[in-house]
Amino acid sequence: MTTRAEENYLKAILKIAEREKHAVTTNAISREIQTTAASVTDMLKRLAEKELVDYEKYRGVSLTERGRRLAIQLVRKHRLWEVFLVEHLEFGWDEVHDLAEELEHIGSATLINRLDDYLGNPKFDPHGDPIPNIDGKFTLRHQVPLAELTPGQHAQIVGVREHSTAFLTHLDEVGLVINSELLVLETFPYDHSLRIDLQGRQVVVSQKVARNIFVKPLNVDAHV
Amino acid sequence: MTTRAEENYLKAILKIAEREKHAVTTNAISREIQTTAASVTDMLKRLAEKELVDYEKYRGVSLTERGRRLAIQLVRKHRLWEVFLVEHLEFGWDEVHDLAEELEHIGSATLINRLDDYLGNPKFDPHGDPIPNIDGKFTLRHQVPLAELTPGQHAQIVGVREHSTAFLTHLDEVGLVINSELLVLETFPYDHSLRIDLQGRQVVVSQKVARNIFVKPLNVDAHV
DNA sequence: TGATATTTTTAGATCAATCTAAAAGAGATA
DNA sequence: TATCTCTTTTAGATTGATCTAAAAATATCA
Repeated sequence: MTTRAEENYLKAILKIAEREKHAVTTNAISREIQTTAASVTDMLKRLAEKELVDYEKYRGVSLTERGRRLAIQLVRKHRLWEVFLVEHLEFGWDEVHDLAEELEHIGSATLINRLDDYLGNPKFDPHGDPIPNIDGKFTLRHQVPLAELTPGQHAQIVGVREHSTAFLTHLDEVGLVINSELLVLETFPYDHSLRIDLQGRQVVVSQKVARNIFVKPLNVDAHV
Repeated sequence: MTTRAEENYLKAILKIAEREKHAVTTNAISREIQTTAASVTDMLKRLAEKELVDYEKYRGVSLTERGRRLAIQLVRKHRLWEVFLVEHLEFGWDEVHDLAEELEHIGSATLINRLDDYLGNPKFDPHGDPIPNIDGKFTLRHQVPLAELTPGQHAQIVGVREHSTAFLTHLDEVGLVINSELLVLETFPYDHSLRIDLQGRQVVVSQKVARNIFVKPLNVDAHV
């Protein structure tokens, strides 16, 4: 069995490993989990003991196959609960993270697989992040940052890079929500902002926001 | 904030207090929670410190108003999750206890109130136990043990006294499930068993089973 | 390369929750 | 009332998870 704390470390290690090429360092984990480096070292020893990570003093850490499977199952649980909270209990996409963080530790494979079926085996969570299936496989999808589009391109919003409440509520306010379609009208070289048509309304999007939104380009010509 | 362990003690104290008239003893709690008397004493001191219980050495313990409110909210959460698991995720009434035991510790008033609405504000859980409403009030209901009925009486099964998996799966096998209606045909003084008509089928029910099933007598004459 | 800065680990404490074994208190009864 | 039994509490240890402060290892760069 794994404890809640151990699970949180595994998830953190997976998250860091996904975004960085080099080995996962003690300090990176302490930043991610908001704890001291000393606590991380302690925990890494325990996780190595349980063969959930490969760890060598001063050399950083990586997940073992078992550790990786466990971490991915946690991600699966987290994202499925988020879908439930948003689709059935009417929570906003900006409100579900902390709750899912608690729910993900409930340990029953049956529960999560029934929940998956109940929700219709969704492939993406409310933020557009892929949900691993029962075997830990993620659905890949062609996506690019909104910031990379050029005038004339049509696209559909499919995800976000940032997950902070501040960012998500801002997107809600502006109407830049998952699944909405847009057309890039103009890009301003001066500050790299974009003017877009968002389902009939014209909106200006700053570079900061555009970099944190993922879109799927739509080939409009195909309809002609 | 209360920890998981503290919450489990509060629930145990409430449960014991409900079924016994005298003060809740250390030993009764240690039996209920499957722990040692020494651990219970320790925890009671901590709970008294937090003013969740009134505790005097060697004198037993009782919940304070705050402790009681907290314990009842836990019961509310537990039973609502059971409804969710049975009605939406297709779990059997004999399979949901342990899962609900974990889910009940997830602390968000909003979550549980949304869940309550989502489920249609049920008044009873899958075992027929009343679900406290948002203010902690239970819905009372006229119910008697099946063992107390006499020949000729019609009744509907509304609850169970025992919650063990063994008992519940036995009831499933025999068809003695919540909401089914029955008519007492005969009682056998020798072993206090009953012969009943259960929706067309004749079934003999032992005293042991009949004492652990709650029914609501139906006034059949009212239909004439 | 060697001094300095940064990262990581160790040493030693603390806290919650638990245990066993021993001591103390309460209740029952001869 | 004195004694025996059962219950409850205390004393002392252990485990997981965390901390701070100090020591050790590694990285940087003049």
